[in-house]
Amino acid sequence: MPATYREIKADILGRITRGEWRPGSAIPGEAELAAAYGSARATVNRAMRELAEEGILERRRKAGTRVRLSPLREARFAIPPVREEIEARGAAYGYALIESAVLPAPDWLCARLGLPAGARVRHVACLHLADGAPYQHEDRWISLALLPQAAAADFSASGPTEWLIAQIPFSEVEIAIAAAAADPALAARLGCAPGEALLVIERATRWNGAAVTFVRLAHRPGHRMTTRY
Amino acid sequence: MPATYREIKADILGRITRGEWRPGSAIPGEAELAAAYGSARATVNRAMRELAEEGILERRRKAGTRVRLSPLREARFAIPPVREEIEARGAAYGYALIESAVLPAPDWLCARLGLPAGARVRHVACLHLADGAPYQHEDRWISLALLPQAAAADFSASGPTEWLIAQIPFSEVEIAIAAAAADPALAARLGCAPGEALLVIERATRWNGAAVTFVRLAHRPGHRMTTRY
DNA sequence: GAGTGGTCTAGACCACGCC
DNA sequence: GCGTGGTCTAGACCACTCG
Repeated sequence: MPATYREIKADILGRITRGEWRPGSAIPGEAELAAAYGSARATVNRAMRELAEEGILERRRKAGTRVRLSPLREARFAIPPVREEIEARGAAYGYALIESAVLPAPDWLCARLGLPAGARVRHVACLHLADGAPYQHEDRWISLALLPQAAAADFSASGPTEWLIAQIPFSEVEIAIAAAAADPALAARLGCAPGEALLVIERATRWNGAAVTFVRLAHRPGHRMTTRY
Repeated sequence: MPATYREIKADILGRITRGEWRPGSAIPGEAELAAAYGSARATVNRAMRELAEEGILERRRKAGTRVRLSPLREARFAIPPVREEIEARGAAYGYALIESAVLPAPDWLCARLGLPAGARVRHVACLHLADGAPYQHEDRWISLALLPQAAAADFSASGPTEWLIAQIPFSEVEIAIAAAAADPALAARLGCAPGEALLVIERATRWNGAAVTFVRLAHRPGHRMTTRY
């Protein structure tokens, strides 16, 4: 009887699925299960810990472990670079720069990122294409206070995202997903009708608490983000 | 020097943030780091394993550990029961049943869930309210093949979600997020203008491979899903 | 106060994959 | 082949929290 932590995980999950251990009820403690599986407590611990991270179990010291009542589970969406996303669909990636300028940050951006009024930013609007058709519109704002070299960066051949990855090693990110109607300018760029519903992802990136960049990614109509669990 | 796995994690992250260990480059092996931190290899292993799960590091046997080039990171969105979501915003939860019927599954539903043509389903349309105002519209379909008791369930006082949680202990879920324009009927229910862009979440739930339920959740205009990492 | 999970250690064996 | 990560063990101490 090998009893790896994966097997123990699967077994626990099986008992829950089969209804042997019902939502809300307590399940045996680590020590007891370790004895039952004939394994070390650390092994059972890893199995149960991962199930708790996945939202299946709920653990509290002294109180023990129970099956979660409402599966407080979370959906995980991979947010790969657009290029990879497009190529993963078997389409050819294309890129087109639309607008590029250095200017004072608009008020809404200052509010969103906590920038001082009048802070200078690099603004870039560009389009990511799949087999030549518009796939995603990128509206990018980069703080020149933190990344002065962004003023001179050349975004005519490739997008700001790839450039940014090379500049900032690691960062804190805040993501929002919403639906928005296409305004006339955006509709023209994406090749859709004005007012069409678009899936929009906004991402604010900070580095050591200071705002680095903000991006608004608008997808072509009908775009879906999917995941399983 | 305690050197817990959290401290080691933070230290490794710090070295990456500070640029000491650059994206794409290899970092020392577990044994070497364990010696440097004065801790056991298992402790360093946990720190590095979690960083790899979070998409910061990339690990391969024999090849060693490197800092990921493009942070292949994923956004995690909590999908709590609507009631909790509304109450977490400090609003009073309200519920209203709109439609309820037992009928043969429409073609699109059969295709989506892999149901046989003409399979009977329970359909429920209802509204979740925050402080009396429409917050989310729920369009729910339940397979009577798997849950015959759904035909008689009473959804006049509380929604199908809570009822379902008690019926299905654990399940596989497929989630999709998209933007859609409000059709006239939906607009009337949500109290918005027809054609407005809505954030829509669709969830198909299976149990041992068989389709149990499908739900389409349409949020009031302006709704955002947010997360950090 | 006492029980349960959270974590660490020291040692070991193994499997995967570069070379 | 052989080095690196992946995992398991047996034992220990600790911290949180429930009763």
